[in-house]
Amino acid sequence: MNLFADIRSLVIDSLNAMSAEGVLPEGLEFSNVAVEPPRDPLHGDMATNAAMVLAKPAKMKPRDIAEKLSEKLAADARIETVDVAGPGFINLRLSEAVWSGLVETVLTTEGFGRSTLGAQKKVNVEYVSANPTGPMHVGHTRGAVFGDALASLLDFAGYDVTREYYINDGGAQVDVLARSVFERYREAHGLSPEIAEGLYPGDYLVPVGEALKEKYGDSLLDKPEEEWLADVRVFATDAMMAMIRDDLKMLGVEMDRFFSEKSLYNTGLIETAIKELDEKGLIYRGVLEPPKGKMPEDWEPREQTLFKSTAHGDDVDRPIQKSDGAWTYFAPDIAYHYDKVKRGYDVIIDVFGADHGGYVKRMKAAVSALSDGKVDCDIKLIQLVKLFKNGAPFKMSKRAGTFVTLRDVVEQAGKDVTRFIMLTRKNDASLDFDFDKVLEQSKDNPVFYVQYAHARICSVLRKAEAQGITLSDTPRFDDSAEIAVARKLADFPRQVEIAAKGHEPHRIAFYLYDLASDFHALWNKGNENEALRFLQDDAELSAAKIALPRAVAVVISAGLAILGVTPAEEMR
RNA sequence: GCACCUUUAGCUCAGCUGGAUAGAGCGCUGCCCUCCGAAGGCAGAGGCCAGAGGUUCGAAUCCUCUAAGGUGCACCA
Repeated sequence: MNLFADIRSLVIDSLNAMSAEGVLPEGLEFSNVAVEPPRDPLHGDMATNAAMVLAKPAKMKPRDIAEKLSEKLAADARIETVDVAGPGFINLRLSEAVWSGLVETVLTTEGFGRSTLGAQKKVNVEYVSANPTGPMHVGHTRGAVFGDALASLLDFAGYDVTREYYINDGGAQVDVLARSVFERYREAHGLSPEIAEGLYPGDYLVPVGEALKEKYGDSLLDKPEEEWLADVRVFATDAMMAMIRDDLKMLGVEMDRFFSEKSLYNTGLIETAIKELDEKGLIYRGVLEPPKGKMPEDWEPREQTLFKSTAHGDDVDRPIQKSDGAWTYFAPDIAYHYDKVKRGYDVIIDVFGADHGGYVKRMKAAVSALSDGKVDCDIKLIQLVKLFKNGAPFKMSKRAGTFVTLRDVVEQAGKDVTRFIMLTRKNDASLDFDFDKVLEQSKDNPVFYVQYAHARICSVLRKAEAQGITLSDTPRFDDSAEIAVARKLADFPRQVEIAAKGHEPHRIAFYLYDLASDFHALWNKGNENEALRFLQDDAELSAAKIALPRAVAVVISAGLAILGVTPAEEMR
């Protein structure tokens, strides 16, 4: 149920009727007609721009259209009052029955806010995709939370969602990992490890070395690298992925699928993907121009195999093979996205760190080329997280040992707080994360503020139960503050759709804050006016008054579920 | 030199894809508990939406240019 959509349908029906009656010309385009909450609630519950949007195509004055439309709308039982304001806005005030019906719907139907917007189209959300060479750090954390919440949001909005992780296990960095682990393996045998420059020094590899000893004993010690490298590589990446999965689990992130880059090699998938592009005339041998303005020192003209990505919106064509004939890293990426296209996704979303901004155009070009423009590819870039402690910047440095991992953050702040805070900024704006502030119990902390609203409601329900009150799904309104809360509830399905369309889960977090705010305001009004308290002397009246906060709790829970946050029943 | 992102109240940020008098938190000023949780609420002050043009009934939002900051710019993954 989406009240805004319902009223919009009413507006559209009325407009069609006007066309049929000859008041409006036939064949007008109504897609721009919107029904939205007015900026100022004094104007009413909803407003439509219909008259202004149609003035030009209908060759009529906005006010004239508005007057006629108003008459039609006023005839509907749901509409209490209609008035025309400003340049031609039509403000609607809905009858109280609509609001009580809404609350009843929230309480009695499963999944209020769910949408059919996605029409079960298949969406692939790829996120995290951290290299399997170490633990996840804070930067990964934000991408993980964002991707996960986006996936949940799209699911809620009616898409068929797959959560996917791309394991970069095909490149040289996993050789480095294997060598690093081998040194820890030697260490496990009492030999002093030689952590050469360029190897991974982190002591998280110590237990991996020990585990390697468990499995192989001393049998690898005297062998040359080429004999152990492949085995150790597999062993080490498996160990790293196990660690990463544990980290993700702490955050409440569970993937549907892990896709290994390595699996692309030796299966012919890269060749097939490139061949596909070749058949579209998008592969050629050529020499790239050097970048203008800045000449790399070692630049020399080289003939390479290139992907004509400029045909699909990129700035320059991109090499897919090195001069020695080996694939560039871009080639498996193409193959991977080719695989996604072949798996039949309608929408492909990649969540990258902002430092990968340079790859956006080429990836979109690849998907566009591989799917003949049929698959929608969106790439979300996640900006940095800046850590603070007590308001002071908290420097992160691998070398100094103050390397803050996902695990550190979750252990200190908790899963729910971490997730919520990570979603209180747009993905393309950087985010300040203050270890002290996020645990603070004040309205300055949005997580607390929302949880507090939910906890207050739970408190009321506990008391109601203790009093033996039989709950009712039919609310009773005595004040505009209650209507304000109901109005905000009606906005939930709409916000879900807006957020889903824009791939912007942060909107849900902001919505919940607003809802909590309206609820707290109502609560406090009860301090001055006893008639507005939820618990009354009369049990039947209490039951009716409690319906609204119950509905708020339902929506808060649903919204938090999208964000992957567990609602709090009480604060402590 | 070229791409992409950012610029909104003193500070940190929203702003429903072009709508009415641009919003919230912090900070500042003044109020509200014989109270269902004041861990809250109400009210006030605070703005040339970085700047300049343009598009139209209407622009923080779309286009162009400029300025400041960030990220990335051939075989590295």
